[in-house]
Amino acid sequence: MRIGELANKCGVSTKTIRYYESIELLDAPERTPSGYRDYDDGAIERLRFVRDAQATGLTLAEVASVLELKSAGSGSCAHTTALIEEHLRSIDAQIAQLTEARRDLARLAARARSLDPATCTDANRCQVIAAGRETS
Amino acid sequence: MRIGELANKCGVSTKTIRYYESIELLDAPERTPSGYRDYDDGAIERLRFVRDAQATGLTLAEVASVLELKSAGSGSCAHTTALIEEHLRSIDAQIAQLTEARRDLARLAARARSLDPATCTDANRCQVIAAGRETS
DNA sequence: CTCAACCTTACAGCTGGCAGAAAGGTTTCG
DNA sequence: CGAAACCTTTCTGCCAGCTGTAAGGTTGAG
Repeated sequence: MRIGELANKCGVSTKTIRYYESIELLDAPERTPSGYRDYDDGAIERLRFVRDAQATGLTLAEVASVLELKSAGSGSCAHTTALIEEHLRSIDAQIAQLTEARRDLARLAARARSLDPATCTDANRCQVIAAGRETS
Repeated sequence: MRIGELANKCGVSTKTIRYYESIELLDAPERTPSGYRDYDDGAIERLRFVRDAQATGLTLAEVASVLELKSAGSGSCAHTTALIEEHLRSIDAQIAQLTEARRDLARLAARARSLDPATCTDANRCQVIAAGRETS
């Protein structure tokens, strides 16, 4: 199977596949006599694994570390599980941060609606922003 | 005032100030005879505005668009308000997306804990990830 | 035989927000 | 007068995850 077919089957671009190979996320496949990449069916599994793992929010580096350990034979789901739980904490942190930003911003928006735009004339001092600074 | 003093007063690096000037977020200041940037007090206000606006989560490009409109004379807080509200929606979308990812990931983590690592032997098919795919 | 569709490599560029370093000129304090 | 601290410009690199482009070679159908 050539790269285009693999790409279609997995819903990625050929560029993405070459990129994954370049960062050693996918093994370099056999080549045809003319130099084309020639994949076997295992490549479909592996590429889908990568996309699924990525879809759960793991970075490509994290996916690579899972695959590396697994191919070394020492891998178990424990490593994957640890990564997932770490990522879970990371997501919680991101949500908390966004929620906080959202709260600040909502307060700002509420104040903005209550201000008279006509009184906002100084190019360097917008009441909306300044108000946010004072109340923070 | 030279660049270092301005940087100190606003809590940014001199690099950041030059960067802001390069992307036209700050006006190019006067120069001393020897070529040093020479800022007036208005620059402090403006730079602080930029940092405050950025702290609310606006990108530098958004901050620039607010400043541009304001300096054109047509600016009012309405533009800032619109940006803030748009950004608020963007944050909501991000939170929703993260929450969804978190839910998927948590389900995955729960299943991972219930699996026997010893049964996970195929390098290209991790039960944890595969389980996530099947249940999604 | 021709033409399109496919494939190859390698390099550049994109987002955002700077930081690091080179190689020099200026100012200020003691 | 000398050293330290400041300043200048320009170029490069960083994070992730690709995408675009150039300049060619290969394959398969009509």
